[in-house]
Amino acid sequence: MPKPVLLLEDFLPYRLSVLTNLLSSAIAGAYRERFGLSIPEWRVLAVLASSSYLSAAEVAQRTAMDKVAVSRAVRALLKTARLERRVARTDRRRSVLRLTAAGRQVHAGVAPFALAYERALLRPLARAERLALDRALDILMGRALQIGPLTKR
Amino acid sequence: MPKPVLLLEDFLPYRLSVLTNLLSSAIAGAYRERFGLSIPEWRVLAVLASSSYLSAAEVAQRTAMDKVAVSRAVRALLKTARLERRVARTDRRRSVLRLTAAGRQVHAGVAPFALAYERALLRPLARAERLALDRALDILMGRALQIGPLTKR
DNA sequence: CGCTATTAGTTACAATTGCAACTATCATAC
DNA sequence: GTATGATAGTTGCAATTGTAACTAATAGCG
Repeated sequence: MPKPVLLLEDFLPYRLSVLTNLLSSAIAGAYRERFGLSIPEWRVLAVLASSSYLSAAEVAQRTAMDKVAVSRAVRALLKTARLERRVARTDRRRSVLRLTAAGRQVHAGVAPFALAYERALLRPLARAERLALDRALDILMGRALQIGPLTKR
Repeated sequence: MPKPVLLLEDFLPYRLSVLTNLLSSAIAGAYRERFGLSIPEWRVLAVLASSSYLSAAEVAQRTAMDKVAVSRAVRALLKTARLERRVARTDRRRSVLRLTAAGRQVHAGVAPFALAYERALLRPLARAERLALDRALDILMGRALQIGPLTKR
C-alpha cells in the first residue's frame, strides 16, 4: 500500500484557491474598470436586484459576507447613489435598502457581462459535466460546513 | 426563450469564492494553531518538501504565489529555522532554499493532517464524482488562463 | 415599568495583501 | 571592457480585510 504523499498541485483546497484567485482578479478588474464596482459592492447590488427592501443583515446572509463588509459596500454604493437607505418603521435599528434607478441600470450593465464570463468559462464543459460540477460543489460546500473550523477539537 | 437572470447563489465564481474562503479559513486556523504556520508558509514548505534546492522564483512558480509573498514566507520560515538559504554559486542573485530537519519535521506533521482534511471533505463523493470534479477543475483552470484578464479588451 | 441581554450597524485598529520602487547581480551588445 | 537592459529578491507604502469594541435600539423578564 503506497504511503500517501502530498503534492500541492493535487491538493483540492489549493487548487480551488488558485482557480478562485484567478477568477476573482479577472472579474474584479473588469468590474472596477468598467463599472467602478468592487466585488463586495457587486454582490450587494446583485442580491438587491432580485429582492428589494432587504436589511443589511439580510444582505450579509445572502451574500456570505460579514456585516462589516456589507456596511462598507453599502456606504460606497450610497455615495455613488446606486442605493438608497431608509430606517425600518417597525425597528429603528434596521435599515431598508433598495437600488436606485441608477443602481438598477448599473446592474443591468454588469449582469449580462457576468453571465457571459461564466458561459465562456463553462464552454468547454459538456452539459453533464456542468451538472456534475454543480453537484460536487454543493456537496463540498455542505461538507465543509459540516466539518467546520478545525480549531478547538 | 427565457431571459437569463443572474442569481448570485448560482454564479460559479461566487460559489467557488465562498467555498474557497470556507476551506481556507478552516485550514488556516488549524495550521496556525497547531503548527504556527500561515498558508503561504505552508505552501513553501510543501513544495520544498518534494523538491529541495529551489530558488525563490521557482517556489513562486510552483505555488502560484507572487515573489513578494514568497519572500515574506521565506523570511518567516528562516526566522523559525525551518528553512535554510544559501546563495547560488553560479548566480549570486539566486538563493537556494532547503528545509532544515525541523522544517521536514513540521512538514511531516502537517501533511497527514492536510490529507486527512481533504479525505474528510471528499468522503461524500464517489470515485467517479471525484474524477469528474478533478477534470472539471483542470478544464476551468485552463480556460480561465486562456480567457485571461478581462481588462483592456 | 426597569433591568439585562440581544441585535443592527458603524467605527477603530491591526494584520494581510498587492503594487511600485529599489538594490544587486547577471546577460547582451557594442 | 562599458553601457543597456533584464532578472532575483527585498522593502516601503497604500489599499483591503478581519477582529473587536462601540452605539443605538429592541426584546425578554422580573
